[in-house]
Amino acid sequence: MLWSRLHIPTLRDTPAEAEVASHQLLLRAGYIRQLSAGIYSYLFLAQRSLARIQSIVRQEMHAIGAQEMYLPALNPAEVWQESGRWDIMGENLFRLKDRFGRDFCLAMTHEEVMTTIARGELRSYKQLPQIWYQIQTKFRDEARPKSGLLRVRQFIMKDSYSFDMDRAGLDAAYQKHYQAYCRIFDRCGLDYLVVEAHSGAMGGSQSHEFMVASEAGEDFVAVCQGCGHAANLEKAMAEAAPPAVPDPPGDLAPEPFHTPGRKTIAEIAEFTGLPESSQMKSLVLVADGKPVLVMLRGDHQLNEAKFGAVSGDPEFRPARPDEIVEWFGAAAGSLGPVGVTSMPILADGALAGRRNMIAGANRDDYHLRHVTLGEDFQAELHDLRQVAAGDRCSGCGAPIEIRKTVEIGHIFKLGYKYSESMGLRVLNQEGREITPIMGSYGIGIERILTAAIELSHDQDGMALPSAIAPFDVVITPANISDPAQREAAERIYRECLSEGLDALLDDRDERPGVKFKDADLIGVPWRLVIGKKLASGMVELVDRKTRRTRDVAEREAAREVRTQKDLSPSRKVTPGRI
RNA sequence: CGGGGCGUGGCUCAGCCUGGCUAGAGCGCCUGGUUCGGGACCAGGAGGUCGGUGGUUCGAAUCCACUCGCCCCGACCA
Repeated sequence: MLWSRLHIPTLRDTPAEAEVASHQLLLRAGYIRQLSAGIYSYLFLAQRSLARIQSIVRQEMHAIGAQEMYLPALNPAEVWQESGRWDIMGENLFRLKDRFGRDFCLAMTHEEVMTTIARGELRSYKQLPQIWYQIQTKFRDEARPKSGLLRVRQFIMKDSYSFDMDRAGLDAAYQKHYQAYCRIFDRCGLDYLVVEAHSGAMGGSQSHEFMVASEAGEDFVAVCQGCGHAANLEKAMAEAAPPAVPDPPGDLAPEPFHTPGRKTIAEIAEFTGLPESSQMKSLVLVADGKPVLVMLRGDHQLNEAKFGAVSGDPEFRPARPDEIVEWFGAAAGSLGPVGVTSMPILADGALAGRRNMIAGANRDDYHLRHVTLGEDFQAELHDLRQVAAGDRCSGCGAPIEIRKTVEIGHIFKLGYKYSESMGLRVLNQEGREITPIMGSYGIGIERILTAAIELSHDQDGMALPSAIAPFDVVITPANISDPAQREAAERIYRECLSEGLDALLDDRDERPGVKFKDADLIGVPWRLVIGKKLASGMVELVDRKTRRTRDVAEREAAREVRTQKDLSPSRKVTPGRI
């Protein structure tokens, strides 16, 4: 295509509203324009790049036998009421009414509609298994859209759904998706992690997320630096690092001491000269309407997802100050487990085996020293704490690292939630009705582009992986008004096209600097510069990412780009199992 | 929803506190010319009524009230 005829509105200045790199560059490079908070128009370059991503996704989905469909984004309330999610989704679901006052919503995912199709069509075990998918626009009324395309209210998702007769079938469908996702992200040139994910309120049995490390991300992942095992922080388990100071030995009795005005763990640490890891942290939570005392090591944080699972109430809340005083006779800041009988006590595993620690005395401005779990109070032991950097991998013992990441894909064993609630039944071989088991699997299309930019950019712009760049190569005659350069550029351009490359000829009457800056900005992986060396039959091939430049013969130029493209990414060998 | 910031030509911003003549700059855009290997130079030109509404005042981009929108932090996030 000829650049002079295209609308590629690059900007010299970074728009003030953009903070993260991918957002700034998508705007500057003329990929996107904002329409409203979390709502973006995708201009020519973005559309090309997203189309390439979708094409890769389609190829790999077809490779596992998935069938593409296209479902309505506009859904009647009924199907969401049947699954129970009309109420559960709350404010995040865009809702509207039709002219007769009937309730509708804009779908944020499609378990309901897919299950509706399945229950209308599937009758026999002979029709299973099925994998159905679509690439379609989703709507979510995010409380706070942010960071350009990273968190938006309207976005494109590849979502697939599997229907199987039994768990073994679901396992196979899940496995297929796992491998297909690895191939997709490999082909897109991304460096990513596959992490164990929290099953959430969906009650599924297994879930993995595909994550790209980035400071712009919002999810935290615990990664073992030894064996590479990774899990979302919501789910991660590890051995706590040992306490900074060993416990006092012996069978000592709890002993109150005065701690005037010291309420926080940090204040007590400073006051006693003992580290936070020598203290117990007491949290009072209300789950299912009943109070629970949770004990953690002083330097540890509660993992809310874990407590939600243990308590059976993911909607638990912290106790109010007045409740705490009523139940403990002291305010938060002086609470402890000794003598508490009015509520269950849950203790995190990191307290097991510890002796003679410091805890609140349930009397304002007093703490106890020499408190030992199992002797001075009894508690139910659970894994309740958030894994922290420096913990040890429970598999191999190596240190754990915490990384900030962007989620690009998520696979999920749903189980029977939708097939059960929406009445999907088929006859098995014995002629008995059974409920098929389902899985659901998502990929955020724009997030692949965004993550790629976050991973690979510099001061001058994006350096996109060739598989997802809007063009493979840009041909830049340094001076378009030089007939020799112009003709050579056009010749090379045609040769690139016949090599099957997506080529862009920068035929604009601009100074070379302008063209170089624009080419760098929009992230085309290779650039062929036709300049003065043309006299000796040479042109320059520039690699956008490495900035490496070398001279190639004019006649070889197109073929050389083709060779480079064939050599590039499809990066690593993917892990073969889960 | 709580906290903070910001709305002035396409982009980046100045002016506002201490109201006052035709609202400024750089970039971009248009015309002509000179240029042509990392966002050129000269000359000429187009383009904004200062987010909106109401008020105070002889007079409002500037002060006051309300309101809309955008960004950031937090809450939230199958």
